[in-house]
Amino acid sequence: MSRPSFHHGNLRAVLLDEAEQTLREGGVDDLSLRDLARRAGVSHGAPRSHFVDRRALLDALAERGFSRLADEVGAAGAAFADDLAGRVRAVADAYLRFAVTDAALMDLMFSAKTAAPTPEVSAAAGRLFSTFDALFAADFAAGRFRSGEEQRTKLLFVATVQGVAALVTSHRITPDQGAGLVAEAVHLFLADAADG
Amino acid sequence: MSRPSFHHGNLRAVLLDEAEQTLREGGVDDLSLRDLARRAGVSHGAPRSHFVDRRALLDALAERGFSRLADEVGAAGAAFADDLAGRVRAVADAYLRFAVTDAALMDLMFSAKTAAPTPEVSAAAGRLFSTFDALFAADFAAGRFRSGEEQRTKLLFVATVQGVAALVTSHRITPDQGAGLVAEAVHLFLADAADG
DNA sequence: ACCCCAGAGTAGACACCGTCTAGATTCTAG
DNA sequence: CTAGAATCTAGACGGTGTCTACTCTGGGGT
Repeated sequence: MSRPSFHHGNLRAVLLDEAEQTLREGGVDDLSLRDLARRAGVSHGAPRSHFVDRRALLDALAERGFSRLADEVGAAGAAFADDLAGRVRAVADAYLRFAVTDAALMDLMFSAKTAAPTPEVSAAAGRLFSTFDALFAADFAAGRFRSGEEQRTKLLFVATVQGVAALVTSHRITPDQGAGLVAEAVHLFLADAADG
Repeated sequence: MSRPSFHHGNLRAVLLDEAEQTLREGGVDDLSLRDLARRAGVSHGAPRSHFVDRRALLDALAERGFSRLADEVGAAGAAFADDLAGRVRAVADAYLRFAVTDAALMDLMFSAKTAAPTPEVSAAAGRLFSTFDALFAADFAAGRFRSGEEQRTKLLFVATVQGVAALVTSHRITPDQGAGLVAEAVHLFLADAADG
């Protein structure tokens, strides 16, 4: 950990951290490779050693975002191991909180792309969905949801919370309204499970 | 309608059309004011007379998008005036179709913004929600949904379809899966209405 | 202990972009 | 008919992503 050495040491991590911060403060448009380099105290070409492209930087951010979302959702759900209703609520709340706190990041993760996502991003997104599976696997096995529709039910739940988040971050509804919608959605899903 | 005159005549509309096309083909990153000007056969500064900013162009596109979405949703629903189930299905399908066809535009419309939307965009978005209101006002009045929850039910429906669309356009699920999810969502909402 | 080479960072160039300004041209209201 | 407002042109500026050639340095194989 010496002072100005030629090799930075962990530029990649620093750039990603700085980028995430910028994303939170000013959105994706404020994200510039040159600016990131400046802030990290390296030359404007340095980031290229870690990200071929600006796109590559954005993909890495999305990948990281999916991982963190999976962690937070998983942790939130784990606290209600034997309480289905509480778990659904906690998971939905965690998801919405993430989406609102890191709205620009969320946009990056779910933005419409003409091209298919990179394998890395796909894998990270897959890990998020696996987290959902793991969280409710026992309930599925116990037949607490309409059988044969487990996957669909899970995806629909994700989509609903995702949609509410989009309405909030695009200023179409207030955060409070969003929380209310999520509560309503949880209610509906649990009612559906009750007579599964 | 003469040939090369100094005044283009309807530059604004042409720019917006061209921009929408580019949006469909290559996404928002391929959208450049200079390129648009080139394609319209005017100088690079010309667009400035109609859009102060690149942001202003994007906002105008979003506004236009909301209007068109409202039209398409309204038309789809109007075809099933006295068939609640058919109307819900038609509206949801129209919404999803728009979102998939103009994914990049949809992103623009629902992207996370740090700043509040312009009044124009807000108004256009409002018109979309009004369209939903008008489409189901009679059913609400007839008490076909849980009373006191009409607004919430409506928003939740929009959010759900919106979320499904996001999963599709971000390549998280296939268009077919998306259609299936929407069908499932419609089913759930109608079931909820049945015992409202 | 040495070399050397691949990875990491530097520096300069290039094309492109958004934006600003000043000026020319055209439309239109009075 | 004329003045002023809208519209468009043309040039300049700084910033950005990307490419290339070059320098530095740490660690592995001999």
